[in-house]
Amino acid sequence: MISPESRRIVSRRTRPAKSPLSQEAIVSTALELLSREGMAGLSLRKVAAALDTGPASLYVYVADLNELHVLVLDRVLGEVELPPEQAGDWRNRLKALLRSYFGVLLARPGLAQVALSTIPSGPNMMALTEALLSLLAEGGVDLRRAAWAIDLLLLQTAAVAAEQDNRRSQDESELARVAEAVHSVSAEQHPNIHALGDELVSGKGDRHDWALDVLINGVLSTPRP
Amino acid sequence: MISPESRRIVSRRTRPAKSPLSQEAIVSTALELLSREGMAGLSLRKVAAALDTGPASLYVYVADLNELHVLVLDRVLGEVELPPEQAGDWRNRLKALLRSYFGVLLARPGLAQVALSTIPSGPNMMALTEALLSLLAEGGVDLRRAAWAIDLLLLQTAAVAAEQDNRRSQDESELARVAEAVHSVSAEQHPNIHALGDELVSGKGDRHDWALDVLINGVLSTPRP
DNA sequence: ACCTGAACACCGTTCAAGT
DNA sequence: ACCTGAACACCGTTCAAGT
Repeated sequence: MISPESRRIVSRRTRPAKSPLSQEAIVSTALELLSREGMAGLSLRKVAAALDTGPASLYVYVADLNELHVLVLDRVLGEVELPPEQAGDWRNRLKALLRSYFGVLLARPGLAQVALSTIPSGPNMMALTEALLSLLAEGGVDLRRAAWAIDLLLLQTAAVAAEQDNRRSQDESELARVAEAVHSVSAEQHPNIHALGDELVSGKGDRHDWALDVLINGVLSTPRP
Repeated sequence: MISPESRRIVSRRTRPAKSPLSQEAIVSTALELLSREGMAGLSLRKVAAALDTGPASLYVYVADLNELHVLVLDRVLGEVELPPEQAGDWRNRLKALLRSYFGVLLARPGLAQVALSTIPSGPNMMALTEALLSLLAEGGVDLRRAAWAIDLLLLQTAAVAAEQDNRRSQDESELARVAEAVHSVSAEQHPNIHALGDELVSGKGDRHDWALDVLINGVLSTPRP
């Protein structure tokens, strides 16, 4: 009988560079590809190729592409920084937490889209959820309202991240098309759009902070029906 | 020289069922496929097949898949109902307008995702934008703040629609996985999640109205920095 | 100018066959 | 139990050749 140790040594000698397949290795490789190539790199075939195997081999560890998305997302959510209690009042800590979530989603191209199209349930998402709930509770929001509020806050943050990521990856001609459409409306047809002009298309970068204040103020002043 | 009329008659006789290719015909066909098959039906190859031609033929009228998305989205936005002035105060009309937008996005599976990943600039989007701006102006929101607010309102509405569409198209096992994750946390680890339980995963359907009030209240009480 | 067939470079997923 | 090659049923896009 061959012990596990000797088996490992033999396999190391014959194929020194190839680590054994595992869900963890698959997720790590997928994350590397996502960081380098964006959403386009996050394919089962590319992950398999990077691990020097065929795509069929991955199905032992991962049910389908959607499960890979869920796993990659939760892995990355481990990078979200939960603010310490000394970091200010609950509102500032809440905003810091959501800004960290925002930054993590924007750090990899395409990740925000993944966050919008999957329903994560991993341990890191649970930790983030719990932290948000307890910050809102500290702010005097009752728990049932907080449950609805964190959905709103997480969804809005992911959506803004996805929008900015789109803008980043789209060529300039797309943005020029929008700007042209806005400028070509007449004052009679659409007076408000005409009056705003560039204000409607430019400077989308620094609105997230304002958006967070809008949401927090709104949550504080709007009880559940 | 052959007049357009005689040319049309000849072409009718030889190929009675096949309408001539045009951007309009392509968008209509794409919309039919989207309604029937969802996002999976919205492919250039399927549109071409439905029009009885090869995929290469479409590139005369449409630059790429993204442009088709933009065109389909703006076509559908024509169905959004702009509320008449008699329909109540500005707040109720604003909510009615966004609910109409919400309903249009949800009427076709996958359309909300399209709305989140494209930057529309067609005439129907302009009309919707103008209507939102003028309703907010009526509510006393200054125009510069309104410009930021409508981004927030449109993005949130599309994101909630996309989330509900996801939920609808995903199999129940996905939702069961989330519910299981929530129920399996201990009271010591995550007391707030534990206390909420099902409240966190169920009844996501009727929150959009509350979300709209949160956003409107937030916008009213949060000036631009 | 418009249309087409064929090709290129990809996808996710399944399945029978191997170890 | 795990891995694999090969196949199936798709994609978007390009290009040379036709009309």
